[in-house]
Amino acid sequence: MSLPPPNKPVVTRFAPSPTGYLHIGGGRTALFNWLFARGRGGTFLLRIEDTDRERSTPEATAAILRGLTWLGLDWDGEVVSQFARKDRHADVAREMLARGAAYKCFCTQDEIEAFRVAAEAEKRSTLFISPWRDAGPATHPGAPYVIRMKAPRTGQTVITDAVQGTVTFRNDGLDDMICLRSDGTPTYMLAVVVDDHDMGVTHVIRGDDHLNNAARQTMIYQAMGWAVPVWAHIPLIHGPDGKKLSKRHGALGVEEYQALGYPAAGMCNYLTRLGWSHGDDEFFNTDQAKAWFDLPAIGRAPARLDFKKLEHICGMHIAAASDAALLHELHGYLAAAQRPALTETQSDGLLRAMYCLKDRAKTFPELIEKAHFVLASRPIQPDEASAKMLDPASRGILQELTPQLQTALWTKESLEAILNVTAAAHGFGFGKLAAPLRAALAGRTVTPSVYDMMLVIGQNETISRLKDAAA
RNA sequence: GGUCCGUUCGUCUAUCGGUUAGGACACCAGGUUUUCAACCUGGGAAGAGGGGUUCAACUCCCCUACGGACUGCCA
Repeated sequence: MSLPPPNKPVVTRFAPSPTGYLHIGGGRTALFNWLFARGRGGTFLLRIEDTDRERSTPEATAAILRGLTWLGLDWDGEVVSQFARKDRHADVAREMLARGAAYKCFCTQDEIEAFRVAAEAEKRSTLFISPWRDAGPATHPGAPYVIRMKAPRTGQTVITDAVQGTVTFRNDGLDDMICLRSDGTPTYMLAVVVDDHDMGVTHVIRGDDHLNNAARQTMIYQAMGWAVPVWAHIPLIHGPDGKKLSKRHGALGVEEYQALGYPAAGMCNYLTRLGWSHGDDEFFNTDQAKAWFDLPAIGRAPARLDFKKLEHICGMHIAAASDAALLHELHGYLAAAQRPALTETQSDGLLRAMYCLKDRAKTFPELIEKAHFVLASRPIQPDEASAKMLDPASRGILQELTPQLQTALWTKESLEAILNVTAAAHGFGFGKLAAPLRAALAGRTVTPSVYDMMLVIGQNETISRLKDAAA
């Protein structure tokens, strides 16, 4: 059922409303749509649902685009503005009127509200049935009206969902939804259907908060004689406590995750695997995800965000990425986190050190912390913990080491030999020697191995730093 | 209230009637070690509850409990 008809290419879309940042759940929805389309040589479209003029802002649209771009989700063609298509929506509403599939309702919002309050007080169904449903045109007053769908009152509407299976709704539980507001603008319910149809969308993959809407939207498709797309309602993401994701859970916007220093590939991997599975595969790249992704393998229960696992996956992606790609993404992270940009010298150093940095960091802040030895310049300012390693005795040893290093062959083997001999000469293990060395070289206690640091910064710089620390 | 959806280790999940219910993250213990990370070995840890159907149920059906969504001239 998730398979499109033969010869019909897949068309998916992501249709956020521009009222804020790109929510992490929205990012995942976009990712699923993108994966499904891209994995099948299909088309992935982007539509901004900006019909709510009060809440829609261009800033929000820009933020959504940035979030998608960061995740690497590229869309085909121009971004569609739903608002710009309002005339088309109104045309369809009138077409429904002409077909007898809709009717004009002259009830005011106050009247409807009064009905609802009364119904609730009497514990009756709050389902509003307009008295204008079967009224003839002759009785119509010259007053503002909305156009309501004339939904079937009997029988049932069945939707076939690629994730949820077959879901049946009794028609008498569905009201006559408003399609066109009294000001002539379309409601969401009408606009999505018209746009999805006009854009040729074959698969609607969206949050399962829309599952109920699918039934009513199906009615519009049927009223217009249009082919109903394949539905795929995916469960929403929850916070670690199982509750709906909200501010108190921390980062909500996709861009916040970038600012936190998670690599995009790791983010995509984690988000894809959250609520979807392909056997025991946990770690995969985008190409694999595109090849493997399919609708039936999406879980039906909401999944909780697990930052520990996100970090683990991200660590593996950092380790697997190329040095150049990592440096490039690091620049993006620094900008997103509003941290100072790297100088050219720092970038060069980082690139040379990347080999010993990338397999020991799970996030970019962590990587930068460990890269301090190559980012900082002399004199190295030791932090509190590493300053403790530079007691007088240790400084003496560093001093004694300097002449040996001056004549040393600058390879790991040779350095290893020198340091081991020195440590042994003082009657202690290499670890005892590494601590002050690390402090002198990096001014930090968390760094790559001392050999890697010496190799990366070179002989002259190493000796200078040791002298600085010994002084 | 009504309609609809969901429920396997702490978490993400595998299983699609027959398995000692598997993997990953996390956790615990041990090992390795030059800090952090990584790595190696081992360990504890699950089918919400109750009824059916069946030779056999985590898997199919029903009920209950719990969680969630929707119930706007928001999207």
